[in-house]
Amino acid sequence: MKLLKVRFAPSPTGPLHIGGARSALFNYLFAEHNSAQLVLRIEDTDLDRSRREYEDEIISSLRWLGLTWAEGVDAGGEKGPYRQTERLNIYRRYEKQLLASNHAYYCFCGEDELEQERQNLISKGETPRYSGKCSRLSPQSVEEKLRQGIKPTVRFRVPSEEIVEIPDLVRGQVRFAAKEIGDFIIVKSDGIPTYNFAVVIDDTLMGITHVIRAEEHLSNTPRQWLIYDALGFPIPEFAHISLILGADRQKMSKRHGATSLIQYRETGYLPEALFNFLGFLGWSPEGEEQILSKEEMVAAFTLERVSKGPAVFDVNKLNWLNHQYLLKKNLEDYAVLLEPFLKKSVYYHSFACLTPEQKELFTAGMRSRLVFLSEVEEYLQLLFAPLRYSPESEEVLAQNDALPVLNYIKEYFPEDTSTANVETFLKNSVKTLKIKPKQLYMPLRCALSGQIHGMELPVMINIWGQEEFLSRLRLTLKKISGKVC
RNA sequence: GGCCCCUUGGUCAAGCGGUUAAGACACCGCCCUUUCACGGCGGUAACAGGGGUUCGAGUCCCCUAGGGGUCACCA
Repeated sequence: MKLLKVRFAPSPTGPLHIGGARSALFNYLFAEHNSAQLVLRIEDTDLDRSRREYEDEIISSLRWLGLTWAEGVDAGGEKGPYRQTERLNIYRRYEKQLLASNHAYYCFCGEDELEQERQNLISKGETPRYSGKCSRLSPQSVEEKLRQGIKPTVRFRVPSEEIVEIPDLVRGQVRFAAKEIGDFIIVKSDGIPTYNFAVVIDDTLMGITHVIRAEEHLSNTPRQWLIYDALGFPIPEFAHISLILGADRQKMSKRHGATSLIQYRETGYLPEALFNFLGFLGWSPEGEEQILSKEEMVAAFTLERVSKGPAVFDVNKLNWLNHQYLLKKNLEDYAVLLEPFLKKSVYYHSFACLTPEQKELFTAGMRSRLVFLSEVEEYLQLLFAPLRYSPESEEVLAQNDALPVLNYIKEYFPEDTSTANVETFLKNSVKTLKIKPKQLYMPLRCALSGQIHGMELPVMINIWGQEEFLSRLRLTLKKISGKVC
């Protein structure tokens, strides 16, 4: 069996995007499923925007997501270097080859000039495309301009008659007429290759057999195809996966809120939940199961089941998945996961003063309710911030039966605030007062926390302790009896 | 604007010529319950439109509409 090889090739011009993460994920799933090799290559030919720190950030995001690769910029390998700016001499060789075979030519047009032409064509309602002016330069004038010190770009001479037919593993045959494409730049005037050129050389030299990437690259593929041809390179398989859209059905971008993986990590989503979620965006396994482990997804993944249509990113579903994964954690693991979010909290100091038992009670209480970990802040606030009443809780407290109940509790509240004891006391109070449980718990919850939702009351009371408990209760009592009078 | 891709409920999606058109999220109702959450039960909701092909079309073909991508010395 032929060894398959795929790659993920991000540009270090920003943090890893949801879309990029999904592309990487599909490459990973494909690689693992087919016992193929995954290569991580860094496409940093945009000198202005590429930053080394983004590269590090992208790599750590990919690792966090749970992806692994055995070859690439940080992993080494025989086909390196894996950073395009370190491969410049390689590209130069092929640049010369294309120039010599007349598949490419020097272009001396200035950027302003080109922009001008483009605008002209657009205003005339025509397709903006390079005129091919410099393709007709005589060898003498080329010599002359070079001698003058004008830095040229190198353009690929697009054969006008050709029809490029690309077999795409997810889309089927896709046809492009070469005449729609203008002669495009393959080497910039600073000598750095452009994406379309570098990608062909790298994929070939690195032995990539399957190019799995986002659909936005589909229209670039004929350009690359022509370069493969001109260089006599074997052409890999292509699979263009559809885009991830925001709620407005536009391509995901910054204005859609959180789009980088780091943001999701910081919000307290689990990597396995995100992995699961992203995997199901544009792909689905056989069967009805929605929650699949990495291994299960690897086993089930095939390009045939990748959908053609774009997918809208639905944070509701991510939330549900995250919650499901959080629910599966045991208490110790959960505590470890929660720790950094507690430390980040402005109430961390108060939390740190709790006894180990109280901390555990709190953590256990959080486990079933948090959809994502950073939500813990709300609960800390409930416990440690000064008491404030939500409108809903004001309503509850304004009811006539709230006052006698709260007075009773204040009167008979036990000194021992262990949860078991508080629980018994509250249950007995319900019996003694001959009221429904809700008629006691609700006003009490509101009186203490100012909210109609929250953790189990005995747990909160235990954490507060008798003193804080009474002070909160008195505050509310004062507030509502004042109103009554 | 040219070219290319796409189109099943609000969202993710199953379906690959014959189904009462799955399932999940969200939403609504009921149950459980001190609240929320969890869990259980149930409900609302879809083949973009029009032509063909066929005994039969969500499934195949064409057209229209809508959405998206791309046309850079960005990738």
